[in-house]
Order: sequence, then C-alpha cells, then structure tokens
Amino acid sequence: MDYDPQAIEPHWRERWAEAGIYEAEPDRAPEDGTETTTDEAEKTFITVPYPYPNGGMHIGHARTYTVPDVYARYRRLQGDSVLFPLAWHITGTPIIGAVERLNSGEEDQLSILRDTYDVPEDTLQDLETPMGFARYFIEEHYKENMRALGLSIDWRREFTTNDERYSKFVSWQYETLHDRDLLEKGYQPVNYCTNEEQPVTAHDLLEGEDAEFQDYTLIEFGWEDAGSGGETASEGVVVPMATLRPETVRGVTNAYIDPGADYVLADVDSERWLVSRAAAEKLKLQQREVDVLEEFTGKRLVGERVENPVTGENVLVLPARFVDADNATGVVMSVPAHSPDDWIALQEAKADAEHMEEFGIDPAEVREIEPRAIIDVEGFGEFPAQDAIEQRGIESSDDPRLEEATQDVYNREFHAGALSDAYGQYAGEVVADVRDDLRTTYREQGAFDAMHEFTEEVICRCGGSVEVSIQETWFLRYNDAEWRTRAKEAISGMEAIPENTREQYYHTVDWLEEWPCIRNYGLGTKLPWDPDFIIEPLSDSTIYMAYYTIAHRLDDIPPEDLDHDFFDALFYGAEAVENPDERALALGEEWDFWYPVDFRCSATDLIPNHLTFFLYHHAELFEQSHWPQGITGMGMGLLEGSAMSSSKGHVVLPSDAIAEYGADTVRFFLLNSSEPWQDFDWRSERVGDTRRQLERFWNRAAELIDEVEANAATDTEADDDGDTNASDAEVEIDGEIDNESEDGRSGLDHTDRWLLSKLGETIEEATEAMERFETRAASQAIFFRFEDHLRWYRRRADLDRPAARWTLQEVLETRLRLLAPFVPFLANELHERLTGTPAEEARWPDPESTPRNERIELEERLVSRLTDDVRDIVEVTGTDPEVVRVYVAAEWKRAVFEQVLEAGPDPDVGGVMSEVMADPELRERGDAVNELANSLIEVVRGQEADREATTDIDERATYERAGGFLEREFDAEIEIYPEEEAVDPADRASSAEPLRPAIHIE
RNA sequence: GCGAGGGUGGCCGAGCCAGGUCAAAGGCGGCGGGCUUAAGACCCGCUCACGUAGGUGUUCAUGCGUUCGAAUCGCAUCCCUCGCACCA
Repeated sequence: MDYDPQAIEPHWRERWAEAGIYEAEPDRAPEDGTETTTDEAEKTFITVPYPYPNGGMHIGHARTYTVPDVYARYRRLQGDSVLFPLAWHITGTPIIGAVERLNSGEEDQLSILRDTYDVPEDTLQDLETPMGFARYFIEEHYKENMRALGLSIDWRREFTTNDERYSKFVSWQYETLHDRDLLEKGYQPVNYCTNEEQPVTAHDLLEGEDAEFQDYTLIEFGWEDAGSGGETASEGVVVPMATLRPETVRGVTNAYIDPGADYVLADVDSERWLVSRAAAEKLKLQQREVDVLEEFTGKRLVGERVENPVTGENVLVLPARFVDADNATGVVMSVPAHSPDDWIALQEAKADAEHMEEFGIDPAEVREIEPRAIIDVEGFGEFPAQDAIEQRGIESSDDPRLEEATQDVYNREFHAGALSDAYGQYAGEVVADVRDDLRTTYREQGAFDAMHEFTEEVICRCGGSVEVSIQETWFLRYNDAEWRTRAKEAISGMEAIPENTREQYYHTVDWLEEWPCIRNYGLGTKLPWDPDFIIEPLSDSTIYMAYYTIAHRLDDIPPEDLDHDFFDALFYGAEAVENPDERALALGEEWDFWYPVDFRCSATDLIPNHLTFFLYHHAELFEQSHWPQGITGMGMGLLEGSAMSSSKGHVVLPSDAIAEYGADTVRFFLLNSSEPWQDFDWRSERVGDTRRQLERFWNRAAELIDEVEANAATDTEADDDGDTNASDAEVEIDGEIDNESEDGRSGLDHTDRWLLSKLGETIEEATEAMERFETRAASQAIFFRFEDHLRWYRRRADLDRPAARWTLQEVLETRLRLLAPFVPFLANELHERLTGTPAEEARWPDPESTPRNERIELEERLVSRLTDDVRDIVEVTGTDPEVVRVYVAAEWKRAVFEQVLEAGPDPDVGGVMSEVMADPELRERGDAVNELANSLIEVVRGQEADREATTDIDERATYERAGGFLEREFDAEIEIYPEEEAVDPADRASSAEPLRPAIHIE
C-alpha cells in the first residue's frame, strides 16, 4: 500500500461531487419556536475574489483559492455550516482585448494560448468571442483545476458578471447609491485613440504606457491682429501660452512660436484663439467648442507683440524651432531669469541678428530684452537660470546638461523659491504653497485657462495617436465625509490579517478621492439611467458576496421580476417597499443567515482599491451587523525565485503539478511553505521534498493501520495500575478493535501520557493558528513539530505494549483530523481505513479531550536534558563510558528551591534569603545555601514556571524510570544516587542542583 | 518623491506586538553514524567559534539609547518589497 495519490485522489473527487457535501444550506433553527436556541446554528461565510478568466490558471492562482478552502474545511470540522462559493469576473476590457489580439493573429497572444496554456489548435476558434474565450478558461482551466485541487466550493452558485440577473443586482446597487447622492456626474481625462475614435485603456497602448496626464496652465496673452484683414481681424485674439509654472507669469519677457508649423485661428468656446492646428484638435477632445476659422503657419505671429494678461505688458513673439507645435498649444512664453532653456534661447536670439531680420524683426529690439527676476531662492543670485548655466559651463542649447540645469532650477524654486513683491498677496510666499491658489485666482479672473497633455507621446496598438480627452463620467464619491467615516468604522470593526495591513486601509480611505465608476465600452452592467455607459470592473464587484447567498435560487425567477423593489425587499425587508415580493422575502432570510462575510481572502495589492471599495459599499448599503468581519491579505507567488509571467511562459499549471506530485502535495506545499500573506516560491525541488514528507507520513500510517488490523483478532492484557511492563497473557477475543483500545487505554505509561500531552499541545497550537489563518504555523505544528515528538517517543517508549499501539492509533486518528483541511485526500483516505469513516465526517479535535500534563512534560524534559548533557560530556571528552552516575540534589537543596519558587517569577534575593535562613537546618550550611539560592534565582527569574508541577516532581524516580532508556542510549550502566548517599569517585555529587543532576561518567 | 511593510545563522523561514525558558523552532542543504551486497529511501547524532565534563565567547542590517536584562522597546542611518488610481 504505497502512497499513490493518482490512485486515491480521483476516488475522493468523485465522492465529493456525487455527495454534494459542500453544497451549503442555511441551518435554520426550528420554526415552531418550541425549542429555544440553545444550539444556535453557527455559520462561516468565506469568499475570495472571483477569478478573471482572461487567461489560464497557474500555480499562483492555486494558492489564492486553496487558502480559503483550508479555512472552510477547518470550520466545517468545527461544526459550522460553511459557505464557500465562487463565480467569474468577466466585466471590462481585458477579455475583449485578449480576443482582439487573438483575432488579429498577434504572435505573443497565440504563444500564450498555445504554449503557456496548452489550448489545442482546433479549439482556438472557440475563443474568438469574449464569452467563448471566458468559457474556455472557466471550464477547461479554472473549474477543472479547482476540482482537481479538491476545493470545497458550492458550485451551484456560480455565475458570471455578465449574467442578466447579476446585472439586475448591480443595477439595484447603483440606483440605490444614486438615490443617496453618492454618485456624481463630472469630467475626467482619459486616453483617447484618435484613430479608433474611442477611449482606450493602458493595456491597449503600444508606446507611452508610462505617460502621465499633465495639467498645463494656459496664460491668455492678447493679440490685436492688426496685420490681417477680413472679419477675423477686428476682434481681440487670445494667444494661450502653455506652461507648467503659472507663477512665472510676471517674469515673461517674450514669447516663441514655430514659424514653420501649422497654426489656426479658431473660436474656442466664447473666445477667439490662436493655437497650433494640433492643439485645436486636442481642445475638441477636451470638451471645448472649437470652430476653426483660418489656417496659416506660425510665421504670421512672429514679430508681433502680445499682451500679458497679468502685467499688461506687450512682449515680442520670436521665431523658434524648438517650440513643439504638437505639444499643448504650440505657443510658449519665455522666462529667461528662471528657465535655463529660455535663458540660452534668448542669448542665441540676441546673437543671431540675421535670422531675426529674415522675419522682419529689428535685432535692436531683441537685444533690448532683459531677463526679469521674480523668484528669490537661496543659493542662487538674481537670475537662477543664469547661475545654473554658468555653474555647469553650458554654452549652447544643444548641451545635454541643460536638462539637468532646468530640473535643478525648477525644483529649488518650487520648494524654496519666494515670489517677489510684484505678486501682491502672494509676495514672499513659497511657490509650492501658493501655486494652486494663484492659478485658481487668475483662472477665475479669466486671465488663465487650462488644458491636458501627456508627458510623452502615446501610441495605440492600432497605430493611432492617443490624446488626452475629457469625457463625461460618473464618479463614486469616496471622499464624502460621512461615507468615509462609515468606511473607517468598518475597518476598525473587522479583523485585519495580518494586523499590520490595517493601517493601509485607513490610509486608503483618506487618500481616495472620487472614483470614475463607468466606462464607455466593455462587458458588464449598463448604468441604469444612462445605458451608454458600463459600470467598470472594480465598481461592479463590491457587494457581490451578497449575491452568492441567493444566486442558485434566482434561476427560477424571471429576470424582469428582479426590479429595484425586489432587491429592496430582499435586503431591507418587507417594510421597505409597498408590495413586497414573497420570493424576495424568502431569499432575504437566506441572505440574512449567511451574512456578514466572515472572511475575505484577497491579495494585499488590492487594499488600495478593491478591498477598500468592498468595505465602503458594505458600510453604506448594509447595516453594521452585516459588515465584513475580516479580511486576510494574500502575498504573491514566485516561480523558482522569480515572478511568474504567462507571456514568457514562466508559469506552472496546476494540472501539471497535480499530475506530477498529486493534489495533496501541491496543497501542502502552498500552505506550509509560507503564511498566506507572505510571498511563496514554487521551487520544484522543494515540492519534491514535500511529496517525500507526505509519503513518509503515509507509510508510517499505513504500517500502523495494518498492525491495527492484524491485531484486531488478538489482544493483550495489560495490568490495571497502568505502569510499565506489558504482561505476557494473551487473550483471544472477537476481532473488535475497540477491545484492544479499551485495554490499551487503561495501560498507559508515562511515555504514552507524555505523547498524548504533546498531542494536546499540538491541538491547541493548531487551533489557535487556524483561527488566525496561519496555515503554515498550523501545519508545521501538526506535521513537522509532532514528527519530532514521535521520534522522541519511539526512542523512549516500549512500542510493543498494547498501550503504545493504542496511543499511536489515537495520535494518528487525531492528526488525520487535524490534517484533513490541508491534505483532504490523504487524510480522509487514511482516516477511513483506520476508523471506517472519513476525517471530514469527524470533528476537529478538542484540546479538552487530550489535556496537557505539565508534570509529565517537565519530567520528560529532565530526561531529555540529562540525555543531552551526558552526550555532550561524552563528546567533549571523547570517552566511551562504562558507567554513568547521576546524582540527584540533596533534600536541603530542594528546600531552598521550593523557597525560591515560592517567591514567584521575579524573586527578591533578600526576601528569599531571610525565608531560607529562618530554617535552622539550612542556616547551618551558610554560604552554600547563599550560593545555591542565588544560582536558582537566576534560573527562575522571569520564567512562568508551573510551580505545582515543579514541586511535585520526584527527580530520582524520574531518572530511575528512564534508566533502561539511558542504558540503551549510551550502552553503559546507569547508576542513580541521591547526593547524600552517593558513590562519588570524582567528587561531583555536590554540584547537583534541583532539576539539574550532577553527572559522572567513567 | 509620497504611503504601507520589511531586513534573523549556508538557504527558506519562526520568534518581535505582550523584553528573561533564545546560540535562537521547523524545513532544506552539509557532515558523521546505523541499516543495506550497493545506491536510494528510512533511522540516529552533529552543523557560529573555542573547549579532554554538561562550559565559555561572539551573533539576529548598522550605530546609539532605555533596562538588572534586548533578536524583541525607542531614535538615527543604510538597504529591500509592494502600492501611488480610473485598471484587473
């Protein structure tokens, strides 16, 4: 009966599927009311984020779903009704994107599907639609693997987020939030592909994935267009200069335009603007009313004067090739005192009289332009730009160090620069403190405007240029003060595992502003009052755990009946609506039974969004008693030390791992190699080790079970007083295991009791660890740490006694139940062979049933320490002893020890001494007592010693009982003496202390 | 840059919140021994240094500090991981 997971695991998968034992039903109290609720139904509702099947499942996902499974199995053993459901998240664009990439024949995508996820060639065509794609991975990957892993999921409740009934539920949620004024209409910048003419996600970008939105301030310089004729000439024209440093408006000395680029005169909203042609297009995308009137090159503005809207000064527009007409408005202002670029450009313009003349500009006019200082910053003189350039020895605009000089000046001026007196109310203020305020003020006065622009060029996968567009949207008002308060209450009321994640939740609530909760396209639920929009994926998945509680019962209800009132009645009760639907009320009871969510297991990455949203929405929509009780953070997975990557094929599929090692090994590795919130590293060598450990366990257990069976017809009689020797008498009985059990139980000796005490300790540790989701700590205790105890026991105990067999059997049975959540296949199989029923039909072991025995544990510690000490001496001296003499401390020493123990964990030396010296017999010994007391105080200090157990101990008897064992260990004669009557050739007996015998080897 | 978390012996990782039983669990690796024809598996012991008596010395990123006592508490420094939004 070798360990062969491939032989036993399929059997259990079938049994679980057929029996439907994980299909959870509310455990209702009797309805007639006769029985009081003494045995109130306990429940556990545990969830994990539903998978997003835009690709296959790998080993990292396997842990994500196995951790809650272990907890679910644990709570079931504790007697709870446990609900562990799962569904499929397919909302949004990733699946659509994946399908598009497949359909356009992208090599990368084909490789991921074919090579990484083993999609058969003739199946690829099924993946050409979003639902087909999702279905494939749901059925062939996720469900298949989850079943193989033995996840105890209630599959009746599965759904996808694109289902009609689910959408009804989400609609109810958003209508409710809308009614409560927690949704707000607004505008937001988005990536917009000018080729496809629609918004695109960061995922759709070919170039510029790191680009950020930048808010340019447009300073509305005025231009009297005297030069041109026609109807457009009469009005004042606005030339909006784009800048990121609006506070420099008083330092402007001139402006630049690209004479060769295309510009337009256009009506923008209510004003007439001169901007680059590209800018006009961008402004259209940014919710501006743009009407282009005339097109020309930048040359038209060169040599003109434009008026600074803040100072009223007229400044000259110079030609410059470095102006990028494709960035912002294509017209820039020049602040040479504070911009190294501008400083150099002005120098070069002054020097190049010829070029100026070509554009009809009087070089003398250019030479008259003087820099104007408007910001004071320590470490620079009047003109920071000049200093920054000269410090670096920069002489031309081609110098690469110009960039660095610019950054230097910008940073220092921003953080430490004080505005000059000309700024009135802002005079003397630091730029960083007042920039926003200054911008707003001038904007309100109409001097400034604004536009968005990327920090770098952005290209769509389709090849089109991506621009910043301002789109109408709906926001969730996560910055609403009351909502925030409730969210924080939800955080403080829940269990955060590990506790050190709690801070991040609070921080996220404070940091969240408004969240745009809709998209223009993708799968999902339409915004109920504006079906052009889809509720985006992070926003449609905040309270869906409630949906699990009823999902399998909704199939009988036509979707059109699932209106707003239906869910109101379901969640808020009969009083909430006029004519409550009976079906909704019935479902409400079910919901009420399972809610709240007891634990949600989810990646710690999701704290800043999903997990906090989850808390927000529960805090708003449900009453406090239904708020989440706990969240367990989960770490990520590595593969052979580096991050997994499906596009590089650097993943392991659960199906492959299960085929190679068996599901139990996969589970045990994932749960035992690190705690859930820590990162784990799938190293095949380590997994192989884990498999061997399980094999060893299996072999041991199988051996024991065989023995039990072999002994079923035979029994030995042990004497009743329970100690030591097994008797010789053998009695034939009728083959009931129980008979031997009863006999064995009555014959327990101290080694058996010790092992059982350790078993009790293990149960305590495992239970506490499981309550805290510490799967590693729990399995370490149950599996590895207990193996250690067993090793000691096998050395120590006489295993041929019935009591030893009984003990080992008891231990095995208990450990199998403790292991059942972790390795359900192996544990159930062995438990059934041993007892006739699977482990999961038993109960989680109760520490009360195998209580600790402090005294026996302490005695055993003494024996083990004595063994170590003797071994140590043998090793250091390099001798092979014939005789080992053990001297137990004299009676008077024991008396001193008891006094020390009396004094508690922090004994006061003086106090102890006076107590001790009160005894005339001890006083006689004077210094020896003093020394001993001091030494013992050192030993005892700070320790929570079990005084009773310690004083109860009979050291001599303990060592004598271990005599046979010690003789075997050292192949020597063992002699035990009380100090007072010692045979003591080397004069060692006197150094004996209580709990610390003296030793002599010879 | 901002926010959260972390740095433990050859490796992985407990311990730290509630300071003493911590030379510091457990696993892996390594060394020695047993079993075996042999290898593997399994079992036992060792695995910071020194030591012919159970001991001593020096360690828990670095440096200060609090304390009778610090891997554990406080401060500073260095380094690492994650998150920074409209996206799963």
